[in-house]
Amino acid sequence: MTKPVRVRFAPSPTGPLHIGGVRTALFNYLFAKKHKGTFVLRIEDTDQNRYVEGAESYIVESLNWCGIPFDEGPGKNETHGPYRQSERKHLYKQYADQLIESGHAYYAFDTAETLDFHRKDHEAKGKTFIYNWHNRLKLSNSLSLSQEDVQAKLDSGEDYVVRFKSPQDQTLHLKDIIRGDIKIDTNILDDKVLFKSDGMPTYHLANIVDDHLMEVSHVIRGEEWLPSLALHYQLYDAFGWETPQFAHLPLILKPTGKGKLSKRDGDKLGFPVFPLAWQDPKSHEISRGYKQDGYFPEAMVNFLAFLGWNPGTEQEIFSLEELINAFDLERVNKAGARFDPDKIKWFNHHYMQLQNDYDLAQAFQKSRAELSEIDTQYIEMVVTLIKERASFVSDFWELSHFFFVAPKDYDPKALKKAIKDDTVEILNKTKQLTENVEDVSVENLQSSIKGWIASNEIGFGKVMMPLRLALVGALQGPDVFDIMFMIGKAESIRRIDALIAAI
RNA sequence: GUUCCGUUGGUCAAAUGGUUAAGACGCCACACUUUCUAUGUGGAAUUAGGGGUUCGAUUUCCCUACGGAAUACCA
Repeated sequence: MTKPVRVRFAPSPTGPLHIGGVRTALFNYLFAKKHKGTFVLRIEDTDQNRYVEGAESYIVESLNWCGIPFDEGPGKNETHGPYRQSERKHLYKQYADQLIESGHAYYAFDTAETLDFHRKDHEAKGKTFIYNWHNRLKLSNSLSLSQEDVQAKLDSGEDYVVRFKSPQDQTLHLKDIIRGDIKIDTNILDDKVLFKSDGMPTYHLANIVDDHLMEVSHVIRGEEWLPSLALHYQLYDAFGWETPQFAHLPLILKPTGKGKLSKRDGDKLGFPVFPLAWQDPKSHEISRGYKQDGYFPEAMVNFLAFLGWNPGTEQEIFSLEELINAFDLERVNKAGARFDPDKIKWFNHHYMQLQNDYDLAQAFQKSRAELSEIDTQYIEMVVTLIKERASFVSDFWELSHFFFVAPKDYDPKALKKAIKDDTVEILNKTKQLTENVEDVSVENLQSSIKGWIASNEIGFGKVMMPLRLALVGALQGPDVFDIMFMIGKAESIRRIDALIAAI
């Protein structure tokens, strides 16, 4: 571990970055920062058919919003670039050739139809078709054909792929930081395509070449890559390159049921699975995003960090800085983690309390047309009073509308609970007491009304509940005197009158 | 089907040969208070099943079950 730490996040731009991808990026980022290393972004766009317009900039914007920007990547500190595999296309052919020369790979001419036929045929017999040592000599490739035939095919421009020649009867010892040692029998491995007939490398080749050229020290990626690890190890060996260290992260699972988290789960249970909202360029379908749904990036990062990792202490609230300090790949779990929408909401509630009230007030004001004419300072004071109950800015209106608009009707249950025979009498007295307050402040309103209650030995609830009902329209909200002070004496009296009239 | 990875309360999870098996979310109850979706206190709830090793197993080993991933000229 004397080499500088360099890690990469290597998404393929086939759509918006999903929450699992964000978690992978986050762990890469934390590991890089912890070891004063470099976090590289590489775009794996070797499949031209699946390229989606705008996906790359979406990925960049998402990382930035989360506060985990890359150090090196497209358009940024390009010391090991280019960072799009499509722009590195010219690099890969020579490495494929190198493997053919060294006998680690070979040309294969089988058509997609032929292979498809074999697969279907095997499947029908309950077997699996594997292109490797046990049948490669029966197929069309440079191991089964004569040298002349091969050359003729190549010269005539026939389509070919380059396949890795997987060895027979070997046991591979793989190492994973999270999972420990893994043993693999090479006989079950297939001769994976390294180089496609369209002139592009497959993921496997491009990945190894780029990780080597970009001097990646640690490959931290999702568990779905674990089955490819054997191939990747062999590729490093074949090239004679030093193998980086690997860590395969557990998957993020659906909140209920089985399987990997998917967009559909979010739609069904009402939470986003993408950091930012995304509109599909073709279908124009819009997917909601954490940002637009009112989540704070700190909350999302904190939550995501705890999906598959924990510090082993009781601390759960972590700033990014603290996460960097505490993070350790050795403490990453092996088992997949279920996504819990309630928990991320709880984190958001926590981070809400840490936000600046004026900023929140501005966001609140922008979100409601009713507030456009109201002084932002007033809104800020309201926010201060109600935010402890809120998880999202979108909760604010429900919690605070009575600071801006008089109640139009009264909650029937609350009416039943608060209104007694003597309520009108008490409300009239409360109104009078309010009128009598000269210098309107929370303290003066309070001492006036509470003093009267105390000296007359009336039940608190008998006075306070109707008063609250008059002001709010329901039995909710912050301190009654805070509300009275905020809306003012005149408005308070108007609302008391309105309730008296309604009884 | 095959290969690999995994399995501690409903969920996230700590502990790794010896503890009453932490803590958090959620749930329930109670308290506080003028109300509450807040806060506080408390409660219910876990080692997948079977076998082996051991004085002792959540921890090690084996089997079974279950779950996941991979099995493409996709990444």
